Amino acid sequence: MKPTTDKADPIARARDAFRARGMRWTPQRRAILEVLVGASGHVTGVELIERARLRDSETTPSTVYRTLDVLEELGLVSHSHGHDGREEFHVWPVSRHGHLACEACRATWEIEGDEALAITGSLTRKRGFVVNLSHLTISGLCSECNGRTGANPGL
Amino acid sequence: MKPTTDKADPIARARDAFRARGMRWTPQRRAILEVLVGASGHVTGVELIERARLRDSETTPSTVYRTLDVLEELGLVSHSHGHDGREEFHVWPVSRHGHLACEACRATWEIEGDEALAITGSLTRKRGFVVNLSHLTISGLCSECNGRTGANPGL
DNA sequence: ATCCGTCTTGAGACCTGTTGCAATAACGGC
DNA sequence: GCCGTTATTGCAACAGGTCTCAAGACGGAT
Ligand SMILES: [Mn+2]
Ligand SMILES: [Mn+2]
Ligand SMILES: [Zn+2]
Ligand SMILES: [Zn+2]
Repeated sequence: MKPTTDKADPIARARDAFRARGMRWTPQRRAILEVLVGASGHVTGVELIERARLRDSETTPSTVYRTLDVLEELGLVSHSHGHDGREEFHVWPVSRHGHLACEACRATWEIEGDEALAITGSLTRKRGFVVNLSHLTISGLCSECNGRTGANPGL
Repeated sequence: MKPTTDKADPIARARDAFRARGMRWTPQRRAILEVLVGASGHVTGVELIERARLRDSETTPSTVYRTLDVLEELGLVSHSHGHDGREEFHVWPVSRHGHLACEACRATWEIEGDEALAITGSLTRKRGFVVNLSHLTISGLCSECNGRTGANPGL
């Protein structure tokens, strides 16, 4: 029994992924990984910085954003953009979905399964374009807000 | 003959649209409108600021961005987001399309007509959600880059 | 245990917008 | 033409992120 090299430990697996690429395992990266393992749903960069500082009070923004970039390249997290353009992060591979966001009431929904396929499928078939579903945010007006707003010529 | 109230003049029509809403017609807004009338394709906010300053050297960023917001509400312009998240503006109603952007080679394509319908249609039918096509940017890998990259587990 | 090359960090400048607020100026009414 | 109301502007601070670069520290080799 070797608890410290437990293959199921996502932190240990991340550490190995870093090292296998010639990258280094630092306290800052460990803190961010710990935060991500304990996170769920959509989390903004600022929130991740705050939480990381609870583990390592020295953590700075540029380090967090850089680490998130690397983790995205490693396939461990993904990000999309909220209404104001702010980045929202997800931990892999919990859920792979797109986002639907109403510009009026600000409600959001997730796009998964068949619905996602309906959107990505035609692009893949006709253009060979592989959509990055996790990054996708489709904005517009939800059914409720659409009836409510007076004939919007745009959209 | 009244050239100054020519109904086909887009600047005059914009002025009337402002006034009809109780908004004011200012030199700054006029400068930005003139820039937009002379623009085509995708233009970033910074580019619009520079061009507006050629007409009215006093124009400041906040005024330009605020005017663009208003013009978007009036349905005269729309914006989407490039790779870095920067805003890119379009003049209405020249073209109403979505955007397809390859994350690897940075090439972009426009999504129009049937292709756009294939994407927006299912959301409208199943959810009553009206997609803001102009704001939509779908990212991923184009057919060329997809074959080239080594088995990316993400996306 | 120490060395060293190279990766990573932290600090601060920078970039694109956004926002609060006091000063300014459209514009409808007189 | 003046006035007063109120929309708009300009400024400066702010916010989320990115970038540069010198200083620091991983970690493989000895
Ligand atoms: Mn993004
Ligand atoms: Mn936007
Ligand atoms: Zn809504
Ligand atoms: Zn490409």
